[in-house]
Amino acid sequence: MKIADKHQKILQASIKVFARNGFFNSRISEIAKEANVADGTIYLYFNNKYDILIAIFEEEIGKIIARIKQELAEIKNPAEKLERFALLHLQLVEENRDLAEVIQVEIRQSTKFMKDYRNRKFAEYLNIISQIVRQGQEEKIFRADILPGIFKRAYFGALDEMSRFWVLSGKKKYSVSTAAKEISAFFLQGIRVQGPDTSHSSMTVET
Amino acid sequence: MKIADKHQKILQASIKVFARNGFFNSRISEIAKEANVADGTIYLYFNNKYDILIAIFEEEIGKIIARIKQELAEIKNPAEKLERFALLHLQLVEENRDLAEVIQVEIRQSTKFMKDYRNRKFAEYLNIISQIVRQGQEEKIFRADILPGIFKRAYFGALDEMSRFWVLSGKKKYSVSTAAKEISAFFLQGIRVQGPDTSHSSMTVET
DNA sequence: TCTCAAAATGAATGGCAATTCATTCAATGA
DNA sequence: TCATTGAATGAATTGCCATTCATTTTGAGA
Repeated sequence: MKIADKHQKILQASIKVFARNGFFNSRISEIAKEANVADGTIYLYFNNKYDILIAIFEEEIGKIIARIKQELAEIKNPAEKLERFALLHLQLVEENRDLAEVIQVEIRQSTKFMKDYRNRKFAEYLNIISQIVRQGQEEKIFRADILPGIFKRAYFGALDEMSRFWVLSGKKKYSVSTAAKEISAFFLQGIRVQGPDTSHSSMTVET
Repeated sequence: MKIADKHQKILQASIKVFARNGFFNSRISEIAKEANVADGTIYLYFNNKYDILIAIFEEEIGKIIARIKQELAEIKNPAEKLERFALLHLQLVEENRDLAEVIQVEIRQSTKFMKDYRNRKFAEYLNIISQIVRQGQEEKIFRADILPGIFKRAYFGALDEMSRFWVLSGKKKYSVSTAAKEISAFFLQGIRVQGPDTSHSSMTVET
């Protein structure tokens, strides 16, 4: 087995164990067992327990950002982009439950310790959203008075809370695509009666 | 000093210390010091460290729910209610930074352990939102196809993420009321151009 | 002032688990 | 087959800290 493989094996085992017990309640010995490796071996690949947590974040989030950016590049319309972002975010959570749980719960826990580092990666993720908003504003599709800095957090927060519920409760009342469509619609159209899509309905006389 | 006072004193000290270090990195001895009390005294008022965390949640969230419900009772219009909810939520976070941090980060951390209990209190909080939505739907102010179960999470999530940013970064680029108005507007009106309040604009021919 | 029960104290205990490191294993090539 | 070296092992070490409890302090009533 190559070195990279063992590194990966320990990382995957850690994601599983951290998701199961939480970081502080996880034992190195349990990770070792899960990875079929001796306790000491872990220290050949990572400096300490905390280092594993950082590695999870660093290595896994990078992949996700890359994938989302790539998929969004194929779409032109900003409204569509936002909807697709929601779908991708929720799909990725569903496909990687354990990772999602670690990122949501554990990394958040230690945010204050890894502030600098974490912020950079996380900010990059959030900025995908604000970039879309700005593009929409330039194209006059989104209102000019929207503050992208608030929007990105609100949008991310809405998706994040939805997926947190799934991750923690283990059950989904609504499908991923239903939730994604619904949430993006809240933001795009609002929830008030009568105003769903005026860019088209404005062509219709409603007297 | 009355017994209730000391209980309270220890609780307040714990909120401070947990917010500062995180639950797992907080020492009973540090809480004791912060509360001007001996280590052992804490065990006269709480069964163990974890018990303190639960008490914080139980006792403090109850107050908050009561206060919000009371303030909302004075408002009739559902749209206004939603906006006020956002403002209250963010104000409460601002007024109780340490508590907010503990609830956001630490309690979330241990959600899986206190699932049953926590869910009941937390669900009650979320349901304030879905109740408003249902009221709005009955009054034909909100679209009938909105799913309140998704909306409540999305709305809460948006506010929560905004306040998490404040709590962790320690600085606010936008004022509380700006953020509250902006976020409630996203959900009420959407972000698209032309559709802010079509209940009026639909009377206008825009061809 | 004295008594006594309740409250408070904080040093000592005990258990736990991250990390270390002396030892063993495995693979390579001579 | 043997020697060498890097990888892997897991038992032992070490330090930490929640919790306990024997002792002291406090304060209310007599």
